[in-house]
Amino acid sequence: MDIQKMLKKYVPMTETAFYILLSLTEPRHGYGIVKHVEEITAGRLKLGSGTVYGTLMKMQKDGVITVFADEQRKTVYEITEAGKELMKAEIVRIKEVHRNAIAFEEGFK
Amino acid sequence: MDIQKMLKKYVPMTETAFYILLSLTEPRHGYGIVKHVEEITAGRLKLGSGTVYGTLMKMQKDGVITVFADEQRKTVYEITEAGKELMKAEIVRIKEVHRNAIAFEEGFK
DNA sequence: TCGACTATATCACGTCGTGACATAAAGTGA
DNA sequence: TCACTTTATGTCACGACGTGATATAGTCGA
Repeated sequence: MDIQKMLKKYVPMTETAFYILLSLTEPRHGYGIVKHVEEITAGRLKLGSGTVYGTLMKMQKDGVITVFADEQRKTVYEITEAGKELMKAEIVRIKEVHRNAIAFEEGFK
Repeated sequence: MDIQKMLKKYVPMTETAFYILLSLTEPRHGYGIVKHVEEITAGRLKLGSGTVYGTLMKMQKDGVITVFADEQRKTVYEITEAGKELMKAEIVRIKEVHRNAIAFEEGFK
């Protein structure tokens, strides 16, 4: 899968996919991602098991992440170079959304 | 529909829903929203007709937006007070995502 | 030993955005 | 006037997604 198709498929990214990839700046396993996301969103975002393992399998298939270590009860993943490209593009988009949110914020008061 | 259920249903908001509501700080009709979103995203986001009219109908049913004027070839909508509450909550969430994006940005270089 | 936590996986369900298709009025230039 | 483009709304099937229930099982402290 080339980078162009990947960008089209993954950007805009869902909030879930974004936080999963954000967590994989360091190698982590599924359950560790759930806890990490809960932490950096101050308990707001609690990922369902179906969401995490389903997303991880899809991302691995697409080459966005790769298996870092396969222990007996843990499968540890890390982000690939292609995954990093995706995140760079997604962060550009998030900045645009944020800019527009700030620009129009007054209209909702 | 009370505000708690509305928040649960609409936050996190999809990018599409966000930009549609953002456009309705001023009264606009469906096609006008499509053009406005294209404009403020520098051509990046081109909403499909199914997306716009489908979303507008759903939002009207839920009391997020209301009909401002019903001309012969245009149905003009505007955001309700409930819709504004939704957007305030969504903007808080966007700020959190943006904060985390900035915090982890170095990990993708 | 018993419950809580860790850890992974599957499945049905409802929701969402997309793009094709359809329809039609209004504007534009030849 | 004729053809083309733009404006404008609507429906539908499709694929993708997140959720939460269900299942299974190892670990750890009380």
